[in-house]
Amino acid sequence: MTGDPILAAPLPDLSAHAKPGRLKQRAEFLRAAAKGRKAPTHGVVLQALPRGDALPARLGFTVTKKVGNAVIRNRTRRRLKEAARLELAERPVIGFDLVLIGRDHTRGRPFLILRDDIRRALGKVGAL
RNA sequence: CCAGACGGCUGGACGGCCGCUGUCUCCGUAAGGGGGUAGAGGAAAGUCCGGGCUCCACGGGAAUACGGUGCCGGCUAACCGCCGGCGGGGGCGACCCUAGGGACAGUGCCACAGAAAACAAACCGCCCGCGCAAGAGUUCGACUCCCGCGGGGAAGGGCGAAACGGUGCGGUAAGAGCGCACCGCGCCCCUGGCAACAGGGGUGGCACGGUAAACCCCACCGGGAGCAAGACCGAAUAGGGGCGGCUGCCCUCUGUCUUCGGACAGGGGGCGGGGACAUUCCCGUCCCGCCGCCCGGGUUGGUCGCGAGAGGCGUGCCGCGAGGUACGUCCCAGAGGAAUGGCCGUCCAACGCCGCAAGGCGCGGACAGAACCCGGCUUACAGGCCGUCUGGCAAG
Repeated sequence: MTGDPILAAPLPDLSAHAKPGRLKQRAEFLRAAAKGRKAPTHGVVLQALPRGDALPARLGFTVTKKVGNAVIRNRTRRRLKEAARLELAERPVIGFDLVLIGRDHTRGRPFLILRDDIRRALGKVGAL
């Protein structure tokens, strides 16, 4: 990751093809947890930090060891990734850092309902 | 067919849609897009051993300390691993278990119980001698019992995880390896075996308790830290400090001297000079006293390390086996808040319920996710399959 995305792409692409980026550094996760808005649902907890720019949202995923062993955490995170990917492809979010936190129920939640959880959480924090 | 022992394999299948990471390729000036291909395990786990690799340390040898290993032989790069034997224990058997060197080098410990726990000793009991007031028996005898004293002895009882060999016969007052036979033990010899050890013979006379996952002794082995190892790039000709050397020409200012031409010292500017903008040349822009050597400090990011290997598969040969070897063939995950997936459908098994059954309904895949790489060990694991062998039952 070289340079700030704000400087790298001065003209924001507002089309629906813009893919969400990823959060990769620990500091970014901590900032979202400390300053972002929180929206818990049954299947997922969302932390959203407005960046104040017009770039596609950046996504991060957190599943703690409390949820289970490595296999269970992997499956939980992958379902969240896929649900968020499909959801944001239909309704792109602009100018937010989003952290999705997996819970015990994430794994057994019916997929369409999990997507609905994410949509409602995005609505709660005003990202839609 | 039933019960069991051992070894090995497997541990969902197929299809559709949408994605992810690596790589190859095509289109495109580029941004980007299309297509192909590969993509978790037997334990990837625990991080318990052994190595490769990397950095650090290091003249050679010996001794000591510390840590590890511990029947014998072999395999291996190596091992606390594996294979084949041996001894001991268990099982009718197939087979299983076993840290299994040394207790005449020394020290320590052996709880409770018990008289006594290691060098001898004696609680009850046994035997002999002497005494015998009282008591009992009496064949009226200091005859016996009881009791007291002295002695013999270690067979019996009792304690214990363990008591100075075991069983039997002889022997004796009672006894004792006191004598004998067998067993056990020690020593010597012979035979077989590379060896651990086994078998046999002789001999000694019971002397040698146990404990070394107690200290210890003996033999052998062992530098330290780890991929967050380590290397490079970049920010960075920036910025801080030290040492040494060089500083040409022109203009100008100040000071001193002056033979009035100027000279010397210090400061400023310009040119020359050096450098950055990928590279060479030209132009342009920008930066800077110059050059060389040296010292100290920090964070984040990127690239490498990073997968052709003690490699997989097949066949032949050698070996009882672990394994070795030759030939052929294949290229087989490389992430980095971390890809290897998400959803749907059909099916095959399990599990639960209903049913005599055929079947129906529900639930829905065991343990578990690579992080530098190998060889092991240990632990977890629904179920399924294959092979060899043992003991029964039945039939032939």
